Amino acid sequence: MTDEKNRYKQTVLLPRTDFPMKADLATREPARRKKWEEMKLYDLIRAARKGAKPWVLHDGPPYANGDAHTGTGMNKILKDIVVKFRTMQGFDSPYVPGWDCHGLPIEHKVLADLGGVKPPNMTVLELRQRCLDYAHGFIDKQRNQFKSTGTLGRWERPYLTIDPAYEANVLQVFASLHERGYITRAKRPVHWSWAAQSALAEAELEYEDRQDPSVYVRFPVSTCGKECKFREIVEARPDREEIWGTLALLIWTTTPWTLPANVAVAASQGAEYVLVRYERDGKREHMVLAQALLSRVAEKAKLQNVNVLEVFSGADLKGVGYSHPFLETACPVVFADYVTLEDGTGLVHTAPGHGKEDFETGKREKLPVVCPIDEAGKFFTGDRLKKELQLSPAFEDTRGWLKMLEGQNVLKANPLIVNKLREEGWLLHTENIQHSYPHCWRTHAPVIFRVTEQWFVQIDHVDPDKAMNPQGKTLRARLLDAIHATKWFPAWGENRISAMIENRPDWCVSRQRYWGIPIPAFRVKETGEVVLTRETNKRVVELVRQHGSNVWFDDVNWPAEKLLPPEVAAKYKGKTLEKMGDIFDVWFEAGSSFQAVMREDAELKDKFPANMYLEGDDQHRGWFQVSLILSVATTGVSPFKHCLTCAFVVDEKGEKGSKSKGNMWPIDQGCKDLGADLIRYYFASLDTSSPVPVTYKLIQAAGDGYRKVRNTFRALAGNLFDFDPARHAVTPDKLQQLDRWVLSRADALIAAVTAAVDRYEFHVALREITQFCNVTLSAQYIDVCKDVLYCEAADSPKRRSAQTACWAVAGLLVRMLAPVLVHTSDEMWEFLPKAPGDPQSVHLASWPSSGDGQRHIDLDLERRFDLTFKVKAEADRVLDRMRKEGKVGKGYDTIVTLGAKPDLLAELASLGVERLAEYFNVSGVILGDAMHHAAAEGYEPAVDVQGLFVKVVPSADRACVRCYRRTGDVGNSASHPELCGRCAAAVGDSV
RNA sequence: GCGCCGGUAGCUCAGCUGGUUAGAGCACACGCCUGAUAAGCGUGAGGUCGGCGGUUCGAGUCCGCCCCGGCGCACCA
Repeated sequence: MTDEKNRYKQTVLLPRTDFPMKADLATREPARRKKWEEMKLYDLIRAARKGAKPWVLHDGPPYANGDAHTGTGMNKILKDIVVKFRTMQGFDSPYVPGWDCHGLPIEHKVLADLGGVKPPNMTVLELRQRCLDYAHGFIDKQRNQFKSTGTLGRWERPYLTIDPAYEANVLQVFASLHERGYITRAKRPVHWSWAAQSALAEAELEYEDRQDPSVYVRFPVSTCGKECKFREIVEARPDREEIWGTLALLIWTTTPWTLPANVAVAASQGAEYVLVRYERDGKREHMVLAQALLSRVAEKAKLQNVNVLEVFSGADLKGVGYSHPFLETACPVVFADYVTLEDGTGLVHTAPGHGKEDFETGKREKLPVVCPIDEAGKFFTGDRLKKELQLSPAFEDTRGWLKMLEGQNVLKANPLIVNKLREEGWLLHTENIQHSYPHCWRTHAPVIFRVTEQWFVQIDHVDPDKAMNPQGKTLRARLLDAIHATKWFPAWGENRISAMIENRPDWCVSRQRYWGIPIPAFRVKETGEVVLTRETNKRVVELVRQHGSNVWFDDVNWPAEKLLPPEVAAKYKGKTLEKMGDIFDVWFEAGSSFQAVMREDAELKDKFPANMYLEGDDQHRGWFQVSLILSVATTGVSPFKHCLTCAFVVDEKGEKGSKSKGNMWPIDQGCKDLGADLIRYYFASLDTSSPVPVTYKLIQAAGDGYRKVRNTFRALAGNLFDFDPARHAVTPDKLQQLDRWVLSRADALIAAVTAAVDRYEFHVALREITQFCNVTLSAQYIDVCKDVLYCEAADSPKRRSAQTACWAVAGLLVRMLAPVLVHTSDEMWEFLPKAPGDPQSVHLASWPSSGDGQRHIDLDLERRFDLTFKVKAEADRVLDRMRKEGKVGKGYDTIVTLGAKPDLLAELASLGVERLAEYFNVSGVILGDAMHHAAAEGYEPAVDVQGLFVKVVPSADRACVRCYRRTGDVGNSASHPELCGRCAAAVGDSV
């Protein structure tokens, strides 16, 4: 028997392939990437798609600092998946990566290495050179890290925001905005980071919890105007003398350091206010506050004998004046509609120098703007302090307030002010409160509001250009139109960014730093006049294009007069023009990439607007928004057609990745340890629109899916060792029905996967593929057609038909996996028999489309196979029980008898009764009649198929030693007495 | 405080416009095979579909309220 087996073993066509089962990604991936570099795969792809319809994903520049960690790595991987998919679809889809190279983080790092501040003997140019070197170092580092993910692109020629050409384009965008009237220079309160010593934009703020003193302060009422209702109310009382003597407005604030800048108290016209008498520390006092807040305040401050003397409307306070409690200036009560009765006292401390709403109120009421804080967040000193506080020169600091404040940091000033207020009796109550407060995103220091003169992009400006803005809409309105015309993935992105645009203030684009692109404005030293014209812009753009933005900082070689066009220089003859010191918000630079890259790069300039921007969803506030603003203002359209966002990566506990927590690792380290393809597979397998947990353990767990796909392919490829599509492929009409069925399923798979990827739902696509590999291929198709592939004669029509299907399925699987498993699929490609004209790399191949070649969807066939496999499951259930009872072993040792209603049996029989045994992996299937078999011995009812009864019995026939089946005709062949008829014929006289 | 998204088997998730016993993969248990073999196949157990109430002949699926998690906006004086 054993000899017989050995005799025939060699005639069985077992799968053969060198495609390894073990992926060994750690060593194979780098080798493959090296190969791609040597063959210049990216260039080959570009050449192959030259002239095709463009589809461009424009890269958002990561910041050239630190490691590329898992989050940035995921971003690059998702981009690469999209680009590879579009490329395979036949689009010309170049990928030009970029880096954001200017800005505070680098400047900070460089300064920190220098001891915190710029050494006095170091020139700005020298400092900038250090920043430049620093940036370049990280570009090289990150480039290698990104490349380790298998991402293809124009890595050797990325775009950098420090390139002179890029810088010139940023200035060009600014010049265009200026020409169109969007730019203004104005004194306004801006978010100011005293730690970074610079203004900040909305996108540079992070809200963090912090504790601040909450103080209730008495502002003594001094004068009341002639027409003042409140005055009449008090005057009408017999105890008016006593009231006037100790009367105060009660205000509330959580920023005591802004009290020196107080110039008014704002009340609500409509609210009810009260005049209250109370006792505190045994003293009787009077105050005014909102009625609704009295009880809370009285309780907090533990006031005694509280008596409401009068109730009146807020409007009655018109004309009331008070004396600043320590600066003794005369200040008015004003009205503002933002005064609410939720917190505080209903009387709002108003400091136009330190608050946006206060500033607006101040503007309306013509209040002075007081801002005694310098750029480092400290009170000015000496006469400067007096001047900024707008005190009269005669003011004598007899109580020591100015002395106390001089040079104090705002936060340190808080307790000092509170203490002195208490000492002097102005403080009614204080406590600490926890609230969230804006912080500088880089230094994490709390931000303050500070009035300064800055450059702004006016969001409500109406562009006069009729061609671009025919309806005369504001930029804000046009931005909202552009947002609506853009497709957002996921869809809620549209609401999110619309809400931001609807509410956002003008964009403060100036920063008071060194490492950036200068705002090209000049100032007349003698008069303070600011000079910024079309001509000066043009000249500076040109010079920066030629020499880089250093011209602005190089006073030796590039004094102001050399940067000025001759006619402007002539106009100001006799006066001194100097370069102003502001640079651009880095967001302005990154936001100009649509111009500097998409509209200028030789390879991309005809492809604007980009088809896609793809970044983390925090970029709604950041890059997407600034890019939209700048593009819509200067070109009239959104710079992107699709906007896809992904969420942050988190650790297993759902916490954001951060270096300090140690839950982040460089992406190249992960690729080395786990395999880039496995990481890519992991990212593609889940919904990246909600937070993505990333740990080694989770990614390793995804290896199960990866291995299944790999092994399924290996099985297909292994059965194609003697298959040459050109010679052996079977025409569609000659395909066996099982093969037609799998190809029909494959076609449906293509449709589903393509639709999912088109919506950028990679996890849906991958799930479809995994499911297909697990169920359709591994458990159903391959398991069934093994017999044909192994045991039929090599060149038999049945076997060639199966091989044709395996080949087609393997081919489309490999292609559909290519965008995700960039290395593995390319490796698979090498083991796949090629048709004439197939490219050398899968990345040069095209995406499969349904209806290609032999495939077409046959729903009728699918329905019948569905039923067949469903019934097979019923037989398996019975078979399994019998196995556990020790009655049978493998399926081929059994005969299955099915009893059912005639229509069900007819449906089953329609695929061919003789085929059912094959599909069931048993030696025989007999179709009976339910009416007779239902109650008969040995039959049991099916669980999931109504009206079906199943009986499984061991077969009495001999097993063929070659194919193990018991077909009843074993021994019929004289030359092969141990074989069944089929095998005897297949073997012939070969052995 | 306002808004958005999510809460379905131990884990990761599917469940479209409401319709028969809620699915898949992994993990687990039990078997088979040893001709995909550091593979393959089969069977099984496991879920009050976050909670409560409502609409409906019928709800995981629609509505309301609540709880939990994530995020965004406003955070004000």
